[in-house]
Amino acid sequence: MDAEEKRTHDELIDYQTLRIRDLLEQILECCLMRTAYLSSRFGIPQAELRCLMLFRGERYLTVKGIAQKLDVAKSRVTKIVDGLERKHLVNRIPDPEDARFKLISLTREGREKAEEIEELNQDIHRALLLDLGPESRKTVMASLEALRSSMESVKQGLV
Amino acid sequence: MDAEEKRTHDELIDYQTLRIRDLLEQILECCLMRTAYLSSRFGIPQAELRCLMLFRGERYLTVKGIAQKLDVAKSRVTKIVDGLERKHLVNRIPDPEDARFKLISLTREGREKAEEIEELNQDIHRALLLDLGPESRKTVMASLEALRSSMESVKQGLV
DNA sequence: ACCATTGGTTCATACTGGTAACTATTGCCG
DNA sequence: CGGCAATAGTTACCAGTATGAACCAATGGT
Repeated sequence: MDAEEKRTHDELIDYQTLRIRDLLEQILECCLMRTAYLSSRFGIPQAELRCLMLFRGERYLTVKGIAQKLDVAKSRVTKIVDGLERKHLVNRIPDPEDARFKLISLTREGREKAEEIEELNQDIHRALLLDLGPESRKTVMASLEALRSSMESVKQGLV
Repeated sequence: MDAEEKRTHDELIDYQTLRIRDLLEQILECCLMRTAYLSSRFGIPQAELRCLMLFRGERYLTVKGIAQKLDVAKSRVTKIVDGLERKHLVNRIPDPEDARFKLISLTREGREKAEEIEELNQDIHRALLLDLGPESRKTVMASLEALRSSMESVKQGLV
């Protein structure tokens, strides 16, 4: 590659860099809109929604476990669970085997709500998939997979 | 398509729905990490960073204009600009032609900081692009474009 | 029996964002 | 020209997201 080629190559990279930045920004925006939509649609704050979703297939969770899964401080979880408890979506009971733990579980109401939210979220993603059309689906998924993996590796490089 | 084919087709869609949901979640996570990283790296809150970036190619901005571009309430902008002013990154001067307006502009320090941030952000996206590799780049960009457009159209359907 | 560990809560602090009420200035209309 | 509606920005208050430090209660080992 001679000097001339290298220059146009660099320009292409610069152009693509701006382009991918803008695309990601807009996609990010859409994702945030979706979570905000679910939140306002169900009248439940986003953090509480995320917490609710953790109970899929789990009967009991602890504050510590939730904190790890949501990647937030324990104290934050206390407040999130407070909110969910006020709305009668979860219960807190002491662990019969070790009174330090509190077992947090969904109430019947909570299970129903979680189900409902999950369903709507699925519907949205299904709509997205269908809108993409049968030909694009596979390439888009493969691209997202590649993107995800590259993002992770760039992330490692930042630390 | 007979009943049997339809069933497996639906199963495929369900599987892909879950998969795209997870992929988007992880990509979202990475994007949020990046903004948090820039914020902590420069010791400037995310909202203030976003505001700073609006000055590219603009000498003066108004509270109203910033509010529109950031899509937040005017009162929020007042606070964001307060923060930037405290850090001596922007100036507020009254518009000489209409005293209702205040003209907000970058200080020299602000211009330098904005430049620096912009550069790091570019670097990150360039690294991402390079990590994708020359063959993937074009398909990934095209996929993101398709995804963005489908997301917008799904969004319209939600309102 | 004591003490370090562990799980959870409380409190202070900071950032993001919204609404409503308020001030100040402008411009128009009677 | 005086008054009033519109406009720009600020202030005050509220809710949500998140952290870290200090703290309490229970456990478990020495």
